[in-house]
Amino acid sequence: MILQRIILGFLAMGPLSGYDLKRHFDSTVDYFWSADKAQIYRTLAALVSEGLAEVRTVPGVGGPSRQEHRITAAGRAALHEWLTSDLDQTPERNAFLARVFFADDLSPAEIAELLEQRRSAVRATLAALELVRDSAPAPHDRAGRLRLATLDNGLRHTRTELDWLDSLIEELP
Amino acid sequence: MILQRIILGFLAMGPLSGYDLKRHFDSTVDYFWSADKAQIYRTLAALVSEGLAEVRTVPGVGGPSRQEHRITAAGRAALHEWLTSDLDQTPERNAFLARVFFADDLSPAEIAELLEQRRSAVRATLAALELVRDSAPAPHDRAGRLRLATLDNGLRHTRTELDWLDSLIEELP
DNA sequence: CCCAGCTAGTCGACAAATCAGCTAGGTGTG
DNA sequence: CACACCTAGCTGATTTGTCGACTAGCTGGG
Repeated sequence: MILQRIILGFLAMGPLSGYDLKRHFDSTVDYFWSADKAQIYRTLAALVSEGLAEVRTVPGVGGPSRQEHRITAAGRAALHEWLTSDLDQTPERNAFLARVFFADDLSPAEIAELLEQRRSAVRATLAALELVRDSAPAPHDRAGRLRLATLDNGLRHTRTELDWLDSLIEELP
Repeated sequence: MILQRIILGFLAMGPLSGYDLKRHFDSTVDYFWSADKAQIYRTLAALVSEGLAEVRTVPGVGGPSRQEHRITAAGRAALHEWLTSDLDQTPERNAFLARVFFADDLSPAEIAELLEQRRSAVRATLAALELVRDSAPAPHDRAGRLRLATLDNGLRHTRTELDWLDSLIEELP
């Protein structure tokens, strides 16, 4: 599954604990992938049992000890194989569009409310992404440029969503 | 869950069988929600057991008989309640962006290949959506305008994705 | 008449994701 | 020193979603 590969991707940058991974997901890639911590720990266990990662207990410096996970050669091979395989088709899932699709059940005021709710949520997302972009250092290597590109993707789609909302709100009588 | 509400939305337009629903998902809302047929049938059973829909066996005209599902008053109320409730936050899941994020593991040629694969997939999506838009009749009521708006949303995001890909492919050395 | 193909529905097994709760070490504050 | 809070990890239960196979009725073509 894809979560396994994403975790391998993070481990390829350096050894990490489950806790570290959870923070990575919540802070850096949340706009394109999120993960529950229970699942992160189980996926790490699966990676180890498949020989794609290794664990090492590291005594905690000022805190509990950590289970540090390190990618193995087999893990790197699996990561590379995923990166070069045919694109996984992830099903689109957009609950908001589903609401709009069936929104004729609502009064004009209720529709307006629905769209406004969405607009403020999207504006918040936009502000958050802009903050990430502005506080990120200028990329100095290809890896950094690629990561910045994914952020740019998020920004562009967020702006597209906002534009669409604006024109829909204006168009609707 | 959301699938239940979406199915209620379809049932609100008229009675449907599980088979009908599967075709609706595959043809009209696939670009923002997809569903496995096994799950559609199970969700229909759940709707009936919760009193949100009713079944009726209709002898098939030229074919096997159908289990026609009809929304109940309670079902309409549940649908309306969902449409006016706080926005469900669906986790973003974009496996392609995940690949780009970790793509530094790849050679320039492999990255180019990854982006090209995506570009042709996105172009195909764009063509498919444009076909849907061009073959759809002009909306004559608000319900039609809302459904057309969701299609427009898909088109805009698809174009945004294409633009982003174009600029990334150009930018990368 | 056989078979392919469409309509229609069901089941079991499994994988993935989510939710809630639990243990436990360490730090800093009132 | 009690308490809140952060780090760190784990488990059970449940829900959702996916895959594959299977039954069955009817139609049209070769």
